[in-house]
Amino acid sequence: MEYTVKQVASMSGVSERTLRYYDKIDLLHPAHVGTNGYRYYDQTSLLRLQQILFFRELGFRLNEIKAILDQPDFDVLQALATHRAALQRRLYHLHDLLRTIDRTIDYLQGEHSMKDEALFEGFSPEKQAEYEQEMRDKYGSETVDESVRRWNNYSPEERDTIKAQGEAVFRAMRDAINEGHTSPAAQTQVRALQQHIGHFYECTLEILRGLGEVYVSHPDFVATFERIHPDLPNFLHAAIDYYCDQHTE
Amino acid sequence: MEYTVKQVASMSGVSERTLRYYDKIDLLHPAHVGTNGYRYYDQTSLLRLQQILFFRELGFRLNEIKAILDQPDFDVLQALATHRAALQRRLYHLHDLLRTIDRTIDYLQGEHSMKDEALFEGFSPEKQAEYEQEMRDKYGSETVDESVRRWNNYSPEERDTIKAQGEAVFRAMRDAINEGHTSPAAQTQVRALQQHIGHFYECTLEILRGLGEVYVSHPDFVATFERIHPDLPNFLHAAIDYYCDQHTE
DNA sequence: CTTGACTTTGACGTTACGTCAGGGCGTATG
DNA sequence: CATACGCCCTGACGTAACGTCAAAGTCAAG
Repeated sequence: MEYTVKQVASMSGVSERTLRYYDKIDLLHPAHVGTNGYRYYDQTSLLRLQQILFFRELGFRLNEIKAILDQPDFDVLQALATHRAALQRRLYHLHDLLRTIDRTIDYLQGEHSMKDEALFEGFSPEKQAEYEQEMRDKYGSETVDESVRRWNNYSPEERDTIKAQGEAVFRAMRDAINEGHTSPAAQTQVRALQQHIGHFYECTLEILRGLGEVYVSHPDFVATFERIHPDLPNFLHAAIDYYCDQHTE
Repeated sequence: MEYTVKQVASMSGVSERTLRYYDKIDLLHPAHVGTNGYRYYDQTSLLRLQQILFFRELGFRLNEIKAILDQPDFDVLQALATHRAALQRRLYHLHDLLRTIDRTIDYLQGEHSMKDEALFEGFSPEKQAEYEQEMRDKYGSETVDESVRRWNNYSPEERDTIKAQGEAVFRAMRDAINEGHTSPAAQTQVRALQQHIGHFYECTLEILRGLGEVYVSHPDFVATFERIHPDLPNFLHAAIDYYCDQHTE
């Protein structure tokens, strides 16, 4: 099946001008061009267009997108998985914005005070990373020592039990993933996680929240959890955040 | 408390250049300017900046934002509520994108076929409106006649019962709103809604889905449901969509 | 064979900034 | 007191990703 510019435009939602522009900058060529000069697109070009739109949605520039798509070892399936994770992150990011709205409304109605900085929570992505860095500095190194100390205090049998418990938690988490991060199943597992961590160091809500941040920012954690399930890092982050919110207010 | 450009920039995530630009185009003036020419922002200007960022996030152009914010009867609280609803819509929109990714992955792995058009579900907002229009044309006028005919066939007592049933459904929906649109409570109510509508005309899944679209696009419905709860239109849409997905595959 | 919808290629305009250059302000330090 | 250093200012030009015409060729239907 072949499509003209107009058809592709109406199908994908981009303008005809955009398609011609993408052709000109060598980002997306039609499958072939007729002797009359008309552009004809096939399914392969449509899939490429879909990729372009995903990257664009995620804020990439067109030349970056071109560079990525033109890599000889570019893997569509892997790219889609990455898009999925990124969009998932944006989803939680949207939740932050919604919370910021609610808190601003409450604040304007005089129900509580609010730091000026909190007016912008959920907007900037760079600030996000900054915040995560802070968290790691704050709760990372201090607690590592403590955790090693505690771990060494357990007997080998206890250690096995604890390890099994930890694995059970993350398996249960994975199973709860499509019930939503606010689901009772997920929340129960967050509590279990907090108890589990208690074996290593005192896990306050504040620390727990910090851990949630680390789980999506620290590559090691991300890699580990993604092997269990591609969305697990984001899911854990969201579930923990929600849990902490519930138990704070 | 007063802030300089740099402070506001780091706080809000926008660049210093952007702040100066917003000043120049009269979108956001600092609270006052020192004799040295320095810009100083206070909380009022921060709140205005927050508004600007919300509108910008939603795709408004700066001159449009200026026009809106400069309306003498502009109501911050109402605006925040509107932002909330719009962001909620975007949230469901993101879910569409995630679904499109999953379906594309499955398709590429040869697990099922896929219409070319389905590659782009969730991308364009204009197409969304187009689709909704189509839906209304398709299921709107045809079924209106039918519905009137059926309604007239009921006795006054029956009509009261049916009306009460309808109200009960939407009240229950409102109560289920924070349990998520996939929650059993919400899904039960979608089924109840389908049965309720059955009093007027045969409510197939296809029609039900069409109704879900109408609930967020037709101003009358939106207004009615928003009076019950500001998020109800979007919530209904999402819950119905999810319900139909579950019962289709 | 004409009409009207569709296509093409330029060329210029626009939005929302980024990125310098060139120069003042402010305060901590030698 | 000078000077260094970071922050502030104002132009001015550059850029990305198109939008918006204009002028002209193409194609299917009536």
